[in-house]
Amino acid sequence: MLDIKYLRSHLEDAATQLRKKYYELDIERFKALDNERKQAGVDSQNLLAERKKTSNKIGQLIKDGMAVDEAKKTVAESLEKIDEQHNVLKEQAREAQESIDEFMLEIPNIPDESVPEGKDESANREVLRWGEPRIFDYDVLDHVDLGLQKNEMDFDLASKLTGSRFVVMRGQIAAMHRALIQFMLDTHIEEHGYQEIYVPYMVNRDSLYGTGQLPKFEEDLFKLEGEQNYYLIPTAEVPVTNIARDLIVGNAGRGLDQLPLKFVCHTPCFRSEAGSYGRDTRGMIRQHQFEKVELVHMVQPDQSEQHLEELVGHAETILQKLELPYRKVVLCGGDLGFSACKTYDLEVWLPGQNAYREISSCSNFGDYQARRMKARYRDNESAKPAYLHTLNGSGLAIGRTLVAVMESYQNADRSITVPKVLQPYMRGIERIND
RNA sequence: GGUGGGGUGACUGAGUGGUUGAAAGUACCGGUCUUGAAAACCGGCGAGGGUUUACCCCCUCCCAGGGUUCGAAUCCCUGCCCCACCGCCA
Repeated sequence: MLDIKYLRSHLEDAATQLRKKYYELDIERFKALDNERKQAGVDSQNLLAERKKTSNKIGQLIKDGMAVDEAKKTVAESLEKIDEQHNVLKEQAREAQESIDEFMLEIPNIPDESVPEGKDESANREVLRWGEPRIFDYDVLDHVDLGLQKNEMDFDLASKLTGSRFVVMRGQIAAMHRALIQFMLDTHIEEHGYQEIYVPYMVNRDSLYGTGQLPKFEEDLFKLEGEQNYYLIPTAEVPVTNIARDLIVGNAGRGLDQLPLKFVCHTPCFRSEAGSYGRDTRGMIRQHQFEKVELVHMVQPDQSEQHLEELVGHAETILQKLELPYRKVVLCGGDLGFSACKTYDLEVWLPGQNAYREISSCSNFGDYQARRMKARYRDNESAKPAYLHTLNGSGLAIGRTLVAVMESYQNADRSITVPKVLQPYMRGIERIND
């Protein structure tokens, strides 16, 4: 959520900046809603103040020795009148507040100055290319055909068990999939200083409002039946970031003593993929369920820019250790997510598609999520609570990493070499699909 | 599922109808002392919103939502969550 005070004083400016995201801020509507809220609020408050004074008078009179009934009588009439008016105004104020709250929740975050202009992914700016896509002197298979060699990757079976966009993996493919998770976790914990954390895979609505999935993107989520209104998490970002919801970080007893906080968390992710019919229907690229190792930072506002660079660097380390060629792009305004102010995507080279495909998305959210979820820290200078900044990124998406490894490390005999760094996680096996 | 006990400020924890946004301690901030630090002592210190250049002032908030009352952190109802014990399941 944006700062309403900022919006009031920089309306035009905000509207201009939001246009970069192809969001048209309704200035007139905002002004109208804000005025309404202000007027109704002030009126209702003034009446309340009057009421309080009147009511306290009774207490004073009783203390001074007047009989209770008599004291009541002295103000009964005026109280009744006040109540009558107040009931109306209170309702007005409540409605006005609600309207502007709803309005505010649907305004996306303002993009960072460094975000390039542009409507869609074609305008994303490449900032780095790492590694050389391997040249093959034979026909490459994509991961689906490679997985088929020993029936260790089975989409038809998954479709029988559940439906489309799921996979069943067995044997060495499943082992490599699991090895990737362990490898990434260990790297981030041991080399990048992350705290490992395990969280629920279902969350309530408050959490989804906090990180910005709700109210606008409900259709992307799997909702559970039942009284609780629980949803399957679309990413670990939701439970992990919401750890700080309604908190002033710095309290003792929850292990959240000081910033920055850096969490690494492996979870499955569940996405309905509504609106992606026909896209990536083949293979493991776009599934309803996939594993991800997620990195989450919570930092002081003045450090978030630097932390974004650090975070994306941690994700890159994984690709480099796996020796997978990738490129790094800055998303343009139009491609930027709802809550983000700046995002780097890492795109890994997939020989089976002859293209770079997204494998990690690392974003700085500024105080946008923090304001929505009231996640604060105590500022040393002012000793006042202030909104912290949140960041997160995939480090990495497991399914897509498996795809990249299989395709890039394939051999002419259809076997797949196990990357050096993964071998310790696979009992030293050097080759699968043999 | 059953029974009982709870949810108060960053934390611990008092407070059962009257000007209490809330004792005390801890933490934090400022100061005295000190070569420096610690300790000790003194002072300050909840959050959000409105108005204001600012100060002042006003409103809201003691889990949430209703209710009783002139007046509620305090009484009543409902819900959520936590703790303990029992049962059941894993």
